[in-house]
Amino acid sequence: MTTNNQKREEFLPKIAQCFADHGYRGTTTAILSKTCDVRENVLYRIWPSKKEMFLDCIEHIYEVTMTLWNELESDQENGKTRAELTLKYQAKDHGLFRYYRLVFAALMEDDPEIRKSLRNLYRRFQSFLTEAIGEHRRLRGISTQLDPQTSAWAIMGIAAMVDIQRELRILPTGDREKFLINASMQFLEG
Amino acid sequence: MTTNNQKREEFLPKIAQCFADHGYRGTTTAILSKTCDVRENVLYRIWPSKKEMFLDCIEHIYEVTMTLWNELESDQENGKTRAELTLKYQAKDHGLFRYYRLVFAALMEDDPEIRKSLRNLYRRFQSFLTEAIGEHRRLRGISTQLDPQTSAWAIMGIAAMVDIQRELRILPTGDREKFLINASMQFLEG
DNA sequence: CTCGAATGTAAGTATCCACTTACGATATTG
DNA sequence: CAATATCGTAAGTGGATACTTACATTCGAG
Repeated sequence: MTTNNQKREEFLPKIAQCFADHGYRGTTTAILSKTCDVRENVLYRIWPSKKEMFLDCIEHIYEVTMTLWNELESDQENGKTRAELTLKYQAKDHGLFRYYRLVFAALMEDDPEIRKSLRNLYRRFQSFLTEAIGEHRRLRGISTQLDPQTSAWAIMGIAAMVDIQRELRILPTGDREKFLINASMQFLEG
Repeated sequence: MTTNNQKREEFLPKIAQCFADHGYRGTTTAILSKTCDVRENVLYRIWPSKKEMFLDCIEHIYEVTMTLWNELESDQENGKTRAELTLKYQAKDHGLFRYYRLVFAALMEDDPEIRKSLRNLYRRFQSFLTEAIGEHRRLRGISTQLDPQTSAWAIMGIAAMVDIQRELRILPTGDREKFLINASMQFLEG
């Protein structure tokens, strides 16, 4: 049993990458097993179905993202707020994982469990951002009529737009970064 | 030949609806033919492949959207600008067609032609919005350091966020409408 | 009316895909 | 060592799915 958990941890990032690369339907169990370098039935001994693998991946990207964002916090350089650091980090076009593609893929599936999982993901990201925005304004002594919740949703929308731009290669990388920062600042500062 | 064009016009909205409902992969030729109430090979006499149907659909939603937005303009009520009317219209949760789902579906396909088509779609929407924002500011005598291009992208991002919220039933309908208007105003007025 | 093209209907095909079964090898436990 | 559970490999299976073929019917031009 414990070895199953080991394997799960080993395979999950690879599987998430597959889903991000090929979408939900486009990711075949053949691709998954090849990527994990095992036979398909080995995967099916860990997860009961492809859908369950996918659900686990959604949780996985939440954890990875949170880990990254929290590491940023300890990097506290010259008095930047957590909100600023997170934004700056997101603006950087590392785009290693393209996990947002996994989100887009999830959006297109009608399944209620996938829906629920994705809704949770969004809500948690939004909570985090709301918190960070509130903190930022408190530290900076900013007062505005724009509530942090609204600002958080707006910034998430802008970030989604940047993901789409990157996906479609619509603007040069540098311009996208500037856009994310400039547009988000409008909401951070109020 | 001309009858093929008639059929094309007749089928296209139905096919677009299917793609919006089930995504690209999820839309089977069986579903399409049933929806159009013909046999599959009839569709294949009009389009050479499912992909080509999809590409036509992307163009279709552009035309439909533009038609709607342009009709709004002639409705000029009490001195509202085109930008305001369009925003107000988009905020209304008619969501009849859910055409944005077609966009999400397209985003997940790796195909270069689909990519290109989608990129064009976004660019044209953005041009339209940029124009409308410029006009709005001119009419209202607003001057701001936020250029209309950036503002247009940001508003599109906010609109995408609203689509996602609606898709995931994250906020009550009214709150989403208010969010779209409030957040967008931040960019319209600068 | 006649001939050829377009149309409608039905059946098929090759391929793919999620998931399963069979089975021998290996590790674990008592 | 013996009994048992876990493991890896290989081969399948039933059902979809995009696209095709065959063929009878209708229609329009000359």
